[in-house]
Amino acid sequence: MGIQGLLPLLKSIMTPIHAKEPEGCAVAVDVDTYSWLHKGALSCRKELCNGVPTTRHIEYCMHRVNLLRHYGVKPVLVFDGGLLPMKIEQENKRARSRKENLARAIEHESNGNGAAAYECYQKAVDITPSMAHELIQIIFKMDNFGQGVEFQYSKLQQNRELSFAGFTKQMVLEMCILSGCDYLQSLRGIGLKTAHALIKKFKTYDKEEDGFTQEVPDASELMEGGALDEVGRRGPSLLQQSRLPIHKPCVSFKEHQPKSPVNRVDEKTRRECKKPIVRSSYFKHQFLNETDTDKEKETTPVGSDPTSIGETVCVKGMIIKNKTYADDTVENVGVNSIEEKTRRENKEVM
DNA sequence: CGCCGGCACTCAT
DNA sequence: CTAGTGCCGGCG
Repeated sequence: MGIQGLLPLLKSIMTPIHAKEPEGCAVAVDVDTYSWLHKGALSCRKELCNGVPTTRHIEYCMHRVNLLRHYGVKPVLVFDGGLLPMKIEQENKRARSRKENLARAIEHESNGNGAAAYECYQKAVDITPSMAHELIQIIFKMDNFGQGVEFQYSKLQQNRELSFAGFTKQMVLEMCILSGCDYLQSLRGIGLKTAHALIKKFKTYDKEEDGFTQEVPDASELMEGGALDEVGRRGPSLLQQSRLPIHKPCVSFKEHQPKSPVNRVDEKTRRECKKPIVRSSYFKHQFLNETDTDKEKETTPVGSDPTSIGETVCVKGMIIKNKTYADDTVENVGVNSIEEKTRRENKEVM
């Protein structure tokens, strides 16, 4: 989940980029793996729903991973989706919906309506952690195409759609949060534009509070729920930072924030983050974010990661996964410093 | 008119 | 039912 409407407002600083472009810098790309799995699952939805063995969706993801690796880009696959108390209800609804759609699909099929059944199958597909696991086993492939979009936090000041002059990362983060995020109820009538204006004026969320006393509270609750994450973007530099030394385990990025409120504690949030990284022999050069990666990140912050804990995976050739708990992770790796900070900040915000 | 929010569509094959 | 985009209606 991202921040709705954010990308269009950053359009002026988003630039096309190809995986092979980075002229020379180590690259690391964050990808929302579940999103890939979902897309890949479209090609084998029926099989997945009926328990028929298939690896098409896994191959789809590997294809992309290998493509990036081919160009020397290290994809960091993030498996978001840990259990979050606040998300449980949502998850239950989805589970119910999937079940209903599966039943519907079967019925359509028995009635000879293959097309309708196919549609329902799509809605019944459940991307499970085990699939993520499968992806990690690997499999190999290779390919082409690697067009994406690059976002550099450093360009934020040059953004034309919306001025970020005087904005700190924290402010950007708070702006996103104010505008609403997934799994949380949004503040009525507050979209990105309004949130931007408010942050610009008050500099921080709290002061906003003043203005919107009532609303704010809600927001805070939301946040606590957990969800937000960092917005840290990574500029090139950042990227480099992280990267994982090759064999080392990676860091996870998303660790989750310390415990904030109650939720986190119990949560078992384990989200799995994994990042397979590819380390190809080649990567060398700068980072680039692929596709909206960055954006996603930004966006992501809010919605998903919050909880994350990271399990990290690294890869040598490909992967391994380990899970680590956030705290450790974070500390272990220096990598995410930025991100961490942001997260922390988030917490604070909350 | 600007902004917000809901809805439909795409996705892969 | 993931995230993103585009369109449309409502509201101030």
